Amino acid sequence: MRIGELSERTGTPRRLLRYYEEQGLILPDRRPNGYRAYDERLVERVLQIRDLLDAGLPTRVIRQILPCLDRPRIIHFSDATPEMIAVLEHERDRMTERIRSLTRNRDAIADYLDTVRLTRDDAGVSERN
DNA sequence: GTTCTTACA
DNA sequence: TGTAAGGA
Repeated sequence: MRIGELSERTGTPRRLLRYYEEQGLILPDRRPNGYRAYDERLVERVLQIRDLLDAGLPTRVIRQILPCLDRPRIIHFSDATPEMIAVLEHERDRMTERIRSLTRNRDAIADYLDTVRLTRDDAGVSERN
């Protein structure tokens, strides 16, 4: 598929897809006319890249660990250096902390919403905002 | 009409 | 990151 379709299917701006390529995160084929040709499987890969970026990982780290996250799982022994292990452990811990933080805030918001609803119902207010 | 590269605000 | 220029 061309960049437009991948963009729609992943909700990613074309600009960003080209940027990911520039950062070595994905490498599409080229058609005779110069257009990028994306493999079907890149849809999932792009979504995964976005999730990793959203989790706070810099592109240089993603480029490093992406091969390790392929499915089916292929163990790249050459990548399992002490440094790589350290990077992954660090990122894992950061994600765990992020989850804790998100959970706290989600619960706080949920509680607030519940309180607002109850208070409004008790008062008999039924305005729609 | 879609995509490409380069470049600037 | 968004957007524009100038081509293919």
